[in-house]
Amino acid sequence: MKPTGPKQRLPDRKSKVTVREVALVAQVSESTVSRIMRNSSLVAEETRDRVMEAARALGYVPNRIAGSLASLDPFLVGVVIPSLSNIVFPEVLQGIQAGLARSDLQAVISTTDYDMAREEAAVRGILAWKPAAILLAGFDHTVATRRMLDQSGIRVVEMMDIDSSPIDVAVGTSHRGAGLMTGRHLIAKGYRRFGYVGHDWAADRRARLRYDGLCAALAEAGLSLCAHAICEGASSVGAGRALTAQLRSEAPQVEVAVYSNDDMAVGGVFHALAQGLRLPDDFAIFGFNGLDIGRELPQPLSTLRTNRFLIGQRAIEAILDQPERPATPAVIDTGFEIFPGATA
Amino acid sequence: MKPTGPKQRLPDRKSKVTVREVALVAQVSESTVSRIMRNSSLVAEETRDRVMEAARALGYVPNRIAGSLASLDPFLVGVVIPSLSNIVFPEVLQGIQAGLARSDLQAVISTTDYDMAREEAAVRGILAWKPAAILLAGFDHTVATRRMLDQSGIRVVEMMDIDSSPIDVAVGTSHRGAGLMTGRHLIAKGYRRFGYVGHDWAADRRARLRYDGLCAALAEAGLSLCAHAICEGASSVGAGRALTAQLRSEAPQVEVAVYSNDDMAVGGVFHALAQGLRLPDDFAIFGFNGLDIGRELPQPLSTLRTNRFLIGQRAIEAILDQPERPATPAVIDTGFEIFPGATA
DNA sequence: CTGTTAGCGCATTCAT
DNA sequence: ATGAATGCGCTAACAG
Repeated sequence: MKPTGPKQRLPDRKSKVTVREVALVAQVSESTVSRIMRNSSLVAEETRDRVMEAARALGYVPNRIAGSLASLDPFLVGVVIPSLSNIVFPEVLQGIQAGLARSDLQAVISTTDYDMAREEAAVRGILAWKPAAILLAGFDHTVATRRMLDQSGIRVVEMMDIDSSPIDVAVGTSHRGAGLMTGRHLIAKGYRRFGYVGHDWAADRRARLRYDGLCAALAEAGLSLCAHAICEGASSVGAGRALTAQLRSEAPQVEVAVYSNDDMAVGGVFHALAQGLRLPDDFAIFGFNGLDIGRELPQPLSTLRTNRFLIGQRAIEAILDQPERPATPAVIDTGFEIFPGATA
Repeated sequence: MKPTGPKQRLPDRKSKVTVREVALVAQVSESTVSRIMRNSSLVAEETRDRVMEAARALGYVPNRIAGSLASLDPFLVGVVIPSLSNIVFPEVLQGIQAGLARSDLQAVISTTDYDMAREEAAVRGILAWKPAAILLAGFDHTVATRRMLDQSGIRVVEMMDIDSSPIDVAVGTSHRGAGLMTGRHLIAKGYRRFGYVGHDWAADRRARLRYDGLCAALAEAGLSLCAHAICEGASSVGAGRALTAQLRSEAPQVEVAVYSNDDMAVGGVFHALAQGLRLPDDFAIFGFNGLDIGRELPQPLSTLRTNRFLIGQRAIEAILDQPERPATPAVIDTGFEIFPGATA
């Protein structure tokens, strides 16, 4: 096969139809076609019909790459997130999609696996498409990343938490505040002997912030954590279950365990169910995030709810409302709330 | 503010630095800069250093939009999926990201909310970026979508199931086969009185395929379903829990319920736990998908595992291995396997 | 190994 | 209301 003669330029990948072809068929100039395709300015009803007809007949699809080059209008927004396995990020993406629905921007998505070097590569790659904006998770970036972002002049949204000062705008909730609130809430409920079940802080700085907030709340009351169970890897139901078993055996006096998130906490509930523990009397469990699954447990999980969808949506709204980067950084707090549940 | 004189063209959004500036500083021609930025062909070590230095100093970021226009090389692959709330789609995306890691293509993602009209709009929008390929979920498309896809000449991957004939290539598993296997497995285990707990078929055609397969397996054994509990909306743990309660009260004789997926089945397990039912003796539960959560339940969920990550990864591999659309459609089966678990 | 010449497909002045 | 020119930033022949 491959019978193409030696002189052939392109393997005629597909007989491309451009404004040119449409213009020829419709007997108008290219600019007229361009105007019509973009419904800009005034065009005679009649010629419009003629052009649209020709376009349809030829199966014309405007080449937005060329369009974008010519007009210098961006058409992408870059989204760089650590992973897709943690359900919260797909939820943020949903909010982003929702926010984008009214614009004609498209989201390009890259994942980093919590690796700042990969984040840097992703950002570099995305900046080359001259996006309207770039959305990242958190504040931990390499200096090179930060410099690129800064110099690009485009809008930069750092999502999820608002516990550091943003490059441009941060959208999320205070994770330290969430930890603090969790601690105060549980203390108010009468708990005194606290345990902590968590996952890798190196990768998940926000979990660390919540932990710090929790400790601060305990300190306010003259208390401190009396046991920790922490694993190396990412959070998961399985890890939460195993660590709960470990915590229970190492520190049976613990009344309530605060978990790094709902995944871990659901694991704790499963352990309790399997052991026949009565929640919250024998052992109490408090999570973080307010995942759907927690609400459907035989006993709804006590947790602190955040709104990830809203984070994505607000992030997009922020950049749509104000396409130029403002002089001073801003913070958009999407809040959180205690969900009492029945496990603590 | 806004002191810009009336004659100023662009609000100097950012003093753009192009190949031109780099070339001037490095004392070479633009093409040399271009070659170096793309590490194409041979360049003298010395000039390369000079150019790289200039590029770095100026903070040059190649404009790939222009690059793509000039070279006619695509830089995007479009991904159109129904939603991000069903965990299986983020998993597919993970596979896509993994597959894409070695190429320099970027994924643009659109969601349709299971609406074929929105799918059509998404496809139209994405085709305008001249992507290398477009990845969709399933085979249900409007005729217009199908026509655009066809005419585009680019590679089209229909993901998730392989129960219909693809436009170009399908990657996934046979959902009818999965249903059939589920039925045979349970019959072999001795179950005779089957119930079905499911969600909206209008939106989820694959759930319907599994149902059909299940019915076929029952028919082989001279059996048929003796009860259904089906809800209107999307699948969820909550719906599964509620429908299980309904099924149990309406048809207490049912020995085993087959669920439309693991979300629903986990809801069933939660109902059973809350009611103190012994699984599988009092009531047996069988899911679909093999989600992580099912494995961590006090008793691991009996289910049928598919590999969503693999679907995304194979989809990308397929289009990377063979960038031109082949003459005849192909099917890539990613398979499935029974996970016995302890609930059926 | 490097510079020159032409576009890629479209949007945008500026005329008319 | 429409057409003719010019260029977005870069890559791709083709020389040399």
